[in-house]
Amino acid sequence: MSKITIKDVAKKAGVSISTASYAINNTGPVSAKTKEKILNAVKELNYIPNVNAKRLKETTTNTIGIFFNELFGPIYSEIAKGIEEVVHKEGYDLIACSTYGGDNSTAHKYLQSGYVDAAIVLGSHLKDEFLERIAKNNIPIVVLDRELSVKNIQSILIDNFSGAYNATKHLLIDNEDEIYYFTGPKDSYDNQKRFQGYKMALETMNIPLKEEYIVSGNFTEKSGYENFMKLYKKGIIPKKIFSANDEMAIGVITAMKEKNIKGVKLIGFDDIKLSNLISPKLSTISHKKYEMGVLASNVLFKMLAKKHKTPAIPIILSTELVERETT
Amino acid sequence: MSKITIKDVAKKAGVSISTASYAINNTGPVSAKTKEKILNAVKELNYIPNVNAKRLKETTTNTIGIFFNELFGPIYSEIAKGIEEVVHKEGYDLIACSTYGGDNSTAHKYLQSGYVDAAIVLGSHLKDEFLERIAKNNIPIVVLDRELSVKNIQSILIDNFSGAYNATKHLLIDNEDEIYYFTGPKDSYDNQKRFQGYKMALETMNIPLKEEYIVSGNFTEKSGYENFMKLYKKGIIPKKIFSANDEMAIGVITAMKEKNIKGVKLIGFDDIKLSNLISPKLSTISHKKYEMGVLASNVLFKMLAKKHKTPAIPIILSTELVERETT
DNA sequence: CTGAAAGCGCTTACAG
DNA sequence: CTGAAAGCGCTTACAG
Repeated sequence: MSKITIKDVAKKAGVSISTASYAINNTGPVSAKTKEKILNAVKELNYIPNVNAKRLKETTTNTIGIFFNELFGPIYSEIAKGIEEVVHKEGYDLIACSTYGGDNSTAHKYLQSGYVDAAIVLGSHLKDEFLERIAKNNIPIVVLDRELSVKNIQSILIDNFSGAYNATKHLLIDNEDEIYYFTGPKDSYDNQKRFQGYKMALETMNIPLKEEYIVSGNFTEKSGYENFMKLYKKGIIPKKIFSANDEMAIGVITAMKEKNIKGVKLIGFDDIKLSNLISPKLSTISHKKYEMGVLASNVLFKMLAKKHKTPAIPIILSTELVERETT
Repeated sequence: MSKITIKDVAKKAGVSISTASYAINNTGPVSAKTKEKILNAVKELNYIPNVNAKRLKETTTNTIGIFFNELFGPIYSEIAKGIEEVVHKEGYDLIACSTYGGDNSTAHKYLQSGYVDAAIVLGSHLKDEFLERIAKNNIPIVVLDRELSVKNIQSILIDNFSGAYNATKHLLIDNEDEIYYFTGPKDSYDNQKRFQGYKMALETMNIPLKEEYIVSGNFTEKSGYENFMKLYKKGIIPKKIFSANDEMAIGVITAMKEKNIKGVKLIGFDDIKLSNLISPKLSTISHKKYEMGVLASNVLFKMLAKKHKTPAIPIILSTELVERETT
């Protein structure tokens, strides 16, 4: 209950509020003796300063926020690792919030209400216009999966297009052109770009795009599993599948194992850890996640220091085809 | 930049600050016309209320914190999912902070400085005394992997002992008693309890504990892999291994696959998702993680509402042996 | 080295 | 329905 304030501390120590403040924060000259009295009072009363009051004056939070669609997706963890290290090195704090709950989520509220000095945003739940409004209020933002070039916002992207292009090209190597595309959510930027890469690869080879090869999913393992099963129940077993991410591809593998199906060529995207541990090991398009986190936070701190000109063109990170057991 | 305050809004709308506040928060009688003027001013100026100022009066944050050793461990994500849902349903916000960086971590600072109304703590980096001090200041805390019975702190635990006991007992089923124990970190409560269960199972069967069967690890996949390899290089291939968690067991599996070793009986602990996807599928001690998150947050809200008496004895969640392909 | 006082941006009785 | 003013808990020039 208590609500111990600096006033109580000052009173107990028999000094003024300002002196107490100086002593506690080591921010002004206080005699050793007085300081001791004050620090003792702090101890005895178990005084904890009120952050809100502090911040009212400071107007800055010294904290960076990461904002996700969901707290703890499998791919975010490696990016977050990189971010965590840089943010700590810079002496800032880091908090993670999710958009769970829609427009009234913690992510929305915290980003909107000045809880953070800057932000890194993953996922599409926070709308462009929303982010633009925040950025206008001088909160630098790095977005990791959308193109957005306005003041105070920098895009850092994976080269989705080339990755998908190369994956499809690779599947086409034997001139057999039945390649299914298991999609992510329609509104996902990553998914759209990957789809473009897929299409372009077909086009280059003069292969017509077939609607029935496009299977709608949502990036979850479950959707990969179910989509494969749906096909299977219709008597269809694709010869080749390019899955817009690894998680869906893993769902496909699970389904195939269940039905004891072999010989389907499969490539995923992202190279999550699991892909190298599952059996058969998943071939995939790999990109550097930890490094992306490091880069994102470094850019963010440059923006905070006004040493990074925005708007700038997106920074694009390359991808690499990793062949494993499914191709 | 801007720093638009309610004062600016009031001025632009030609009203007093209090009227502006009433209109914005819908908290007092304001004529429709005045209200419109004010709301227009808000729009035009892109006014965002300062939370800190608001909270200064409110003295409460309406947010719950989860505090981890590391942002994004593989096992935490399912617990967090349960927490996230309950916290949102209660109309609270949720932020996640890690103890990365030691005593000066974001977790320490945020917990200490009243950024949250209540906390759920996983991992051992936040010391008992520290948590007790926080709790004394009327911040309810639920701890998920330690026993701590003081006012405002509730322990919720997995039944580590029985889980480990059953795992070991199961490995003993054929009377072959060479069972290695791959440990977690010495200071991990979970590890200690699991080790006790292992010991007790041996004791019951009158099997002496052999020092050379105890292999020190730290719960990471890497340590499981390396420890197995070390043994292998010494010419030792254990007949049976009880690994204190799944991640290390997965390291063991990777090592065995690499060396093409078969027939080692292996049981892990935690039943992380990967364990059911890796090949061979890992037998393990399973416990309900999502439910643990739900329970933890429900208890927390009861504490917040003073409807839960503390100190209370720890709540213990049961475990279950899941046999898969490694036994 | 110490203290009185203004001010951070808001809310909320209270008076009109 | 509207406004002047006190106060939330702190920091920080400024005076002494």
